[in-house]
Order: sequence, then C-alpha cells, then structure tokens
Amino acid sequence: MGKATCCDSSKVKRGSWSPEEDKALRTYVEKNGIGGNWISLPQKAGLTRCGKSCRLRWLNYLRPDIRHGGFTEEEDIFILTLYKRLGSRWSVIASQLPGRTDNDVKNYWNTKLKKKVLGSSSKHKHKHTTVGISSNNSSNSHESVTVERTTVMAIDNPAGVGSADELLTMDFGQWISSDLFNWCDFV
DNA sequence: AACCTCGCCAACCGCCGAGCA
DNA sequence: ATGCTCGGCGGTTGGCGAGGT
Repeated sequence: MGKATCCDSSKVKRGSWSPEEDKALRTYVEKNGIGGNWISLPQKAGLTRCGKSCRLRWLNYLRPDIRHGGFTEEEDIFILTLYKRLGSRWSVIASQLPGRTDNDVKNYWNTKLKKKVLGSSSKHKHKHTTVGISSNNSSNSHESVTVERTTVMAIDNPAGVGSADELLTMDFGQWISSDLFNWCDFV
C-alpha cells in the first residue's frame, strides 16, 4: 500500500522526542493502554506525532521492561547463533531476549557484533577456538527465556525454522552452556 | 582551541501481511 | 474477490558526542 497514511509530514512533528512528549505518551498509555489503535492515540494523548512514531517510541524506549545497552557475552552468542539460524529476523531474535527490542538488537548487531564476527572470521580460521563464556559475570544466566527449540536444534535446516508457534521454554543459561553451538560455527 | 572523523543509536522510511468492510 | 486501514518489520539515515589530529 506504500506510504503510511498516518504520517503526513506537514502535520506531524518529527525528530527526537522531548521529555514532555515522553511524559505525555507514557502517562496516556499507562492510564489507558494502547487501546488497539496507534493511529488515533497521538490525538488522544495530545501529541502531534505520527502514530507509528508513538508506537516505536513506546516499544523501543518508554516501555517499563526495556533494558538498554550492556549486552552480555551470553547475549552476544545468543544473537550470533540465532542470526546464523534465522538471518535478520530481529523481532524473533529480540523476543528471545527479555527487555531487548528488535531495534536494540539490530543496532547492536550493525554497530558491534557484525564487526566482531568479521574480525574473528579473519582471525580464527579453524574451528573450536574457545570463547570466554564466563558464568561469573552472567547476570542473565538463570533468566528463563522462551527459545524456539526447533531453531536451536535445526542446525542444518535454516530455511525451515522461524515459526513462532513452536516456541518452547527453556533455561537461557543452560542453553548457553550447552554444546549445541559454538562460536566458530558462525565464522 | 578548532576541526575532523568515527561510532552509536534513536528515529524514519517504505514495504508487507492480516483483518475487516 | 477486492480494496482499504493499520500494525509490524527490516533497512537505512541523520544527529550527536567522543576521541583523534
């Protein structure tokens, strides 16, 4: 359908969100919820923003359960492994990491992990190079996350994975320390 | 001190699919 | 069956701060 109809650039504000706008959006959503319609939400909340912009701001920044920055080594490997299996399905990858958004994961991948992988790719041409996965600094090691088991298992079936219906719960730390994958599989 | 370069990340853009009339 | 609206997604951009020269 092309360009979204809600975002008439002549009528909506763009660019960075001010603290006042954040407060207005947060207050409205916490009081009324999303209400099933992002397009009409800005008007109700007293904002001159595009509905899609409000949605993005809420999901990526204002949501109370969001964590920013500070990706752990375990999360790195988790992202790398799922990226290898799924490709750039950031929303699926992010859904497995509590408090992380697709935008966060995508940015992290583009700015850091990709370079890390490319760097290690040139350095480590052989398999079984050890990666320092320390359980000591693993703040998330016992966090229970939902993992698509078929995704994890289907190492040789990258095209056949990705169904959100197949999500199963398992322990993140246990998964991280398992032998199902290793860093050098990726490179 | 001033300028330049680079990296990070918030936000935008445009497409797709689901749902509904 | 068709067309429209809206939510959601991935790719990309641009502003800003940090570090280097």
